[in-house]
Amino acid sequence: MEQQLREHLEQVVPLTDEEFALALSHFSGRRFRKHQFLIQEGHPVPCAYYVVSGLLKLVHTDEAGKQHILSFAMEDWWESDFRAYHTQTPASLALECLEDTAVFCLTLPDYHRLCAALPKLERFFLHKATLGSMAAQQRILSLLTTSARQRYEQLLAQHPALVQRVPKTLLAAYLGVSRETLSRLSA
Amino acid sequence: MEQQLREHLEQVVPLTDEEFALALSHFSGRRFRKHQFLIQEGHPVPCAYYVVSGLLKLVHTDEAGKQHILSFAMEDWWESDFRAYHTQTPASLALECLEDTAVFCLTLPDYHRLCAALPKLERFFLHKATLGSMAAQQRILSLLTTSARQRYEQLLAQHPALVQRVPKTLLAAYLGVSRETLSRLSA
DNA sequence: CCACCGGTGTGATGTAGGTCACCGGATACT
DNA sequence: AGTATCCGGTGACCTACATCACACCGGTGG
Repeated sequence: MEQQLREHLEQVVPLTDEEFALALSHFSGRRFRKHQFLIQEGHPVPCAYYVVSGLLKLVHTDEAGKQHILSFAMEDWWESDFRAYHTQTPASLALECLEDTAVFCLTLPDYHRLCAALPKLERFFLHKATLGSMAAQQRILSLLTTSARQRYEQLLAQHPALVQRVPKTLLAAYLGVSRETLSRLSA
Repeated sequence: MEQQLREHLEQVVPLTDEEFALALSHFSGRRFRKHQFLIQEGHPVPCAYYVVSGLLKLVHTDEAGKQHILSFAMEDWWESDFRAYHTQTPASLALECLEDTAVFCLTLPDYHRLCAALPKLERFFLHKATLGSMAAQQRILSLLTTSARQRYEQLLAQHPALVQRVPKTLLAAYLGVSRETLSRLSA
């Protein structure tokens, strides 16, 4: 699992053995089981998480109790309630396991220490943040321009595996439609 | 206008006079007038822009010819079609002046050179990218959870000045509703 | 074996918002 | 002045999707 993290980092910045050891020393590995929460709404957000294996949902629950899924975090994803993480305020989102999951945790102080100790990783995080913000913009555009059916078809095309792994109810909460409408789209 | 850029950078990372001079040498200042395009769909995207003054829209036009506004770029904003910029592919978005506008331009090679020459600025861009991606996530959430009316009221609360500066038609294209519905919301 | 529950389909009905068509006031161009 | 173009309001109608209600199936645990 260390190896996987190393390859992930090295897809962006090459690292010597010593550099990787230094980086690794800032992370801690943890395992969670289905239905466990890494982040709960209203609680502090200690870490950002790199997902080694498993699947999680990043979700907001509105006043009416309805769930809205911001993203599914799969293998090789970074996930957290980044607003709450960076500002050290209570979470407005929950991060919950949909499957048994292994992650590397990075606390905020460790994140800052790591960037200071190894500026290369600052480049890595800059790269990830840039990609993340481009993806988010794409999703905004897709919410602005396309119908529920089109978004579902896009999702099928881009993440066919996900559609298998996840109950339709959750896909609906991700796409921004009701369970029932999603069900009727297959026709 | 140099002073404004300097203050903007220094809100995140302090700079010596020499450092700022070095940074500044990578930018070029330009002025555009209302209705001019900094980026056109289908064209290459030479630069990222820091807006000194004025107002622009970042917009996508769909097959039906309808405009969807991803963001309004105001004073102190960074804007571009970042996907096209970073991947050096043709733009899928247009960036057009809504008012006479002054910007600093940063080409992609200059961006890389600047980060290499002055790692502090890497930290600056990381900071901006992080904020940008948090804001985008917030907007996704707002599109998933709230009605047109609520989004309009949020916009009124958060950017009252913008609502004055911009025709309602464009606000509608930003909020993801038709001009007509937005017009009826005031009631 | 049965009760329960998570996941899914489907009908009936309600509604937010889209679309089309038209109008009237304000600039702006010549 | 006169005309076009932008901007915004409003009525009539339509459609995509939400909501509510119910029914079915396949576990899983007492």
